[in-house]
Amino acid sequence: MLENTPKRRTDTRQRLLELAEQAVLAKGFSSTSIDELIVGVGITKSGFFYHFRDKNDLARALLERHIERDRVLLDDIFQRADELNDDPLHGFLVGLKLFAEMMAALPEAHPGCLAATLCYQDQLFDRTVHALNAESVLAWRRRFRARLDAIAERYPQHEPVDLDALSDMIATLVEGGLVMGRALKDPSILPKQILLFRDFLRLTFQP
Amino acid sequence: MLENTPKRRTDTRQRLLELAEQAVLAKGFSSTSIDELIVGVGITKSGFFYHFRDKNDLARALLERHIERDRVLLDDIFQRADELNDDPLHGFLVGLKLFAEMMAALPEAHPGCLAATLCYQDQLFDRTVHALNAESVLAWRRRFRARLDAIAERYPQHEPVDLDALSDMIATLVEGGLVMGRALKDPSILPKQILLFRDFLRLTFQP
DNA sequence: TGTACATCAGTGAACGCGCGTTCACTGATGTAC
DNA sequence: TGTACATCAGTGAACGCGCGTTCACTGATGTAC
Repeated sequence: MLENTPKRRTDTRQRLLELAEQAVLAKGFSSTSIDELIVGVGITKSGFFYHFRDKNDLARALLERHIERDRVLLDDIFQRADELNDDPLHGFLVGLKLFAEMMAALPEAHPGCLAATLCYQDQLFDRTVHALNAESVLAWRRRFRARLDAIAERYPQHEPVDLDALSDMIATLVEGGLVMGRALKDPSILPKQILLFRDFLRLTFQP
Repeated sequence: MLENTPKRRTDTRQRLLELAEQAVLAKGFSSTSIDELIVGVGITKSGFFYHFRDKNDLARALLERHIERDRVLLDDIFQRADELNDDPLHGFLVGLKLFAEMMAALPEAHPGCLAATLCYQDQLFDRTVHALNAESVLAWRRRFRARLDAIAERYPQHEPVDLDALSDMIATLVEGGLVMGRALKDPSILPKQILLFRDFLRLTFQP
């Protein structure tokens, strides 16, 4: 039995967050009203303010949840890839393949990146939200940079590459790919871009 | 003297669009109020509705202007690059370099892509806006695809590449790069990604 | 050149609805003794 | 086991402001004859 778990928890807060995420991805944060959320989960407006101090607090909670999910998901994928492979380059290539497959398998489930939406409405939020957003991008950079360092050690590249920029390319393609996929209503764009990045990596590090 | 130019045009409409674009990029469309726009240009609310039928009409006009500007800008850059070079690959590489330099030179002027913002609030707009958005992405794809075809004809690649996906990679990196640049408040990310794409292109087509 | 009319680029007042937020209160569940 | 109190997860009513939109009207400029 777990300790320090508060009692009498309902799942209302989680349902609010779930509904809010869908709405924010579809319409943006400011056109997502508290009213529609409470109707969706079946509580009153004051009930919402029991769970969140104000609307900015909802944004922060949404972003925290989003970041944590992303982290768990990426950890899982690349750890699985590592178990299949000893070599850092081959492990990363396998991981990217798994990543692309997962993106392709989620037809509607991952229609956008919450960080990007909030990013494009950043004047609405306070410092803590901006800081969270920046930190999450840096976490992606560190994650992939560590792998690229290990690869570069074993496979000296002929032409020197900016490894930070190369790390950022993954997040960049994901964010951009989601935008493109939305604009064209074609979810296959993002996985294709990931696989192109994979090709790029192979060309860069393999002789 | 031009014919068919309507008389007595003021620049009020243009100033509304300019102000609206800045506001939309900072806060999103729905938190950009008509009030703040009319205060900014110094007219009354009814004056706004003389220029635009409703708020959706403003979105459409914003997007049309944005797309046209992008088109002119890209035409200009890649035509200049072509004049300097006969070979399609070298011409494209030069164009990408110019493109990256231009992105780096605009420190604050190009803080985001309007298409991406609207994309992330798409439930607010009607069909015509969605169609415009999709068409603009396809225009980018066609533009670069034509160049890649010319390159592929002269430089047969060892491994076959999906040329549509490769064309889309530019728009993807631009959209993603703008998101990343915003999140980290670092405008150098986008030009670096463009230059990485340039390296990728060289590796792909040069033996 | 003068006059009648049309169009342009707005004004001013009013509309009703929805929004985020506050505040005093409540019934059910958990905890200490 | 019973009782007193605390906390949890909300309710219900009210608030005031800002929002997009409509409608009748207007003065300045352009055009036809």
